[in-house]
Amino acid sequence: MEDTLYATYQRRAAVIKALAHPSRLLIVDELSRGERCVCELTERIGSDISTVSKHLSVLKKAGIVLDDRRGVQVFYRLRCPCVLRFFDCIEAVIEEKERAIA
Amino acid sequence: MEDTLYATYQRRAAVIKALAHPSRLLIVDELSRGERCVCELTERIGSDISTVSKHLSVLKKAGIVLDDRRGVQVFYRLRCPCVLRFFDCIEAVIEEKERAIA
DNA sequence: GCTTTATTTGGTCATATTGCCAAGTATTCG
DNA sequence: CGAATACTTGGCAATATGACCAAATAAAGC
Repeated sequence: MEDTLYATYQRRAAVIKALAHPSRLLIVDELSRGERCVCELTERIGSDISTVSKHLSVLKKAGIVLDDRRGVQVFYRLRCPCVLRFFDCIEAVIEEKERAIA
Repeated sequence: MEDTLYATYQRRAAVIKALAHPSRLLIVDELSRGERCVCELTERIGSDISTVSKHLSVLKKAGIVLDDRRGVQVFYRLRCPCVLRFFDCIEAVIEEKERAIA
């Protein structure tokens, strides 16, 4: 197995992994409508603010979101709206799967 | 938090999670060029065949691949080639990230 | 029926993820 | 400076994931 080839898959997997959580998908969806501060997202998600903050740091580390502190608040936004095309791909898989069951 | 809304994100996360592993991405990439039996994939990946088999069952459970036993071998193929559009989205995120560093 | 080849499944161990609470940091305002 | 607000980080317990080996299954051929 070529080392560099596998490294490519690892890099991709890291990004995908960052998206592989319902709360983080909710965050991305929410941010697709504009920037939001942590407390807005926390209210939306319903878990502890520390949990949300950690989810955001996962997304940030993966290069999916950017943060911007303005005063006491920290606003997050999508780094690259292209992640949204993602949802379409995923939904297509889900629909295909459901069609097979029906 | 609406229950049904969150359920949507959970369903999506389940599919994304199934893709969030370098070996499974390699499998998907390989299957994009046609069906493959487990031993072909195993050779490509380089881990134990039981490990590869488990990766395949993860992909199957998520609705990403289909299997077809022919004789002693089991051939896998992509259920929906749309997952491939995925890679483009991911690469775009990675490039965006690297551009920022440079 | 027994053997061989291909694959799946069960068990186990190491490691990673997730969520909450508590404590720490940053910024604003009085 | 001290208090309040917004957020992050550390720690910990519960759970999930991933890899291997060994054992079980499935189909083919003798």
